[in-house]
Amino acid sequence: MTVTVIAQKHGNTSLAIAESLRDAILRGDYAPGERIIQEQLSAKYGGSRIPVREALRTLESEGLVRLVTNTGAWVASLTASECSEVYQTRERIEPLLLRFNAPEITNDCIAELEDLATRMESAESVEEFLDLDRQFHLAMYQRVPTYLLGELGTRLWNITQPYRRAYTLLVDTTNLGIVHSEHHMLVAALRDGDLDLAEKVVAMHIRRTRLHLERHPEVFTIESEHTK
Amino acid sequence: MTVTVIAQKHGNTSLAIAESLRDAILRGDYAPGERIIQEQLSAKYGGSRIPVREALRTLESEGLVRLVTNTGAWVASLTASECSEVYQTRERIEPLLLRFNAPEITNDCIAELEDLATRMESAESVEEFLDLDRQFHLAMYQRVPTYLLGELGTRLWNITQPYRRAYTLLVDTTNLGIVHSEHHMLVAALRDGDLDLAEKVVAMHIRRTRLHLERHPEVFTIESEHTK
DNA sequence: TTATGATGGAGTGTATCCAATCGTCCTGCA
DNA sequence: TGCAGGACGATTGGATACACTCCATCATAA
Repeated sequence: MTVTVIAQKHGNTSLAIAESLRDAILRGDYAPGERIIQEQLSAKYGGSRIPVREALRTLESEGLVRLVTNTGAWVASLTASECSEVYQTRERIEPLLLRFNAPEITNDCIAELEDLATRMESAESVEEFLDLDRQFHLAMYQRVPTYLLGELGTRLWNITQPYRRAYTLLVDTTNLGIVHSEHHMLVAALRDGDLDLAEKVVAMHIRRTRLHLERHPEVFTIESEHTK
Repeated sequence: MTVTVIAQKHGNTSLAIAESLRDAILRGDYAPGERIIQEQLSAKYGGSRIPVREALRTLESEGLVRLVTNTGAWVASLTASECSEVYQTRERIEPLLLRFNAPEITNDCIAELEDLATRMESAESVEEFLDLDRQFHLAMYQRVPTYLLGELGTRLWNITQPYRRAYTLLVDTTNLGIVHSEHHMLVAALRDGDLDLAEKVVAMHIRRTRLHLERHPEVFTIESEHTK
């Protein structure tokens, strides 16, 4: 294992570890249900276990890690119904988030969204597709700094990332016709300045994805064997 | 200061501290913007700073505490517009939470809600009113264990607690006529099994409260002088 | 007076060490 | 063979000690 010294200044270590570990989980370096051992992480980052423990607390309350007292930490995993709940929550939250950001979604931004939607259509790998999809969302939702709504949207998005990946692998990136249509519909609604329609398209997009996921329970069996 | 030893078993300290501190903040023992000093807490609970720090991390991601690296921790405080954002989020979340819980809102539960709504009308102090109001919400929203929706609802509720208190003090508990009507309307909708209506009443209730709060910016000046 | 820089203390961040806990594995017994 | 109980090891939880950062204060000079 390579040692990746992360802390530059006194006082940033737990933050840096949290960020790095979050990225690793989102990248899929850790499978849902996989055990996390504090000492391994502290060795990896060249520090002590203290900042690791704080980072784990942070990620726990983001829903990416599950902590059990005196026992250990695991990468969070969702059942099908838990995932459905997260999607239903997103269905209510993201339209509002879009509404907050709407005033700052300029023509430049809309052009960028259009570009991303188009590039997604010709994505050559699942990872590329997922990356563009994430960029598309961020480009819409991070225009305006919010107190908690933006972060909440990101958290909900992150929690479901492994299953989004599994689902995309399942259906193949070239077979996402409706998804691409929805993206373009959304861009069109924004261009028309029809915010009500844009909200509805977002909700519809999330809702349809949820219903698809619910028809593929096999996506939720990707857990590691150490789930406990 | 009285020392309150909290930890019974090895491994529960940070959890217990988080709970105790959360309650204290919600009770109003700490004002928004008030500085929290790790050493004082660890002395109060008779432990070291380590579990205190983990508790603070937990409360930070619940939005009750703000941490600044190398500098310190403060009880979170909201501006008027941040509070408005939280209420707008609640307006979208709570109807969904109600929908999840609806199947378990039995006749017994409805009777309890009715009772709480009635007792609220004759509450003799702000604290009694706030307590009954909280019970009313919990009785509706904690019928069914959810993965994150219930906790999310509680978090949003908690974040706005100091301002709910300030507002209630402002208008006087006997002058909350519309609030009481809304509570009874909600109970009636639940009794009729009209879930769509119940959702709308909840949203309306939250929306109206938000608009009222927005007309009373003086509620948001209760911060401590050490806000920084 | 005001801006600038040095200094000290208060308080936070991290490493190290030890204690407590849990799960596993092994043994013994039915 | 199957199960109960105990010992061990791996790992987590917490206390102490020290390093570092920030900020308020004060002195100095323009």
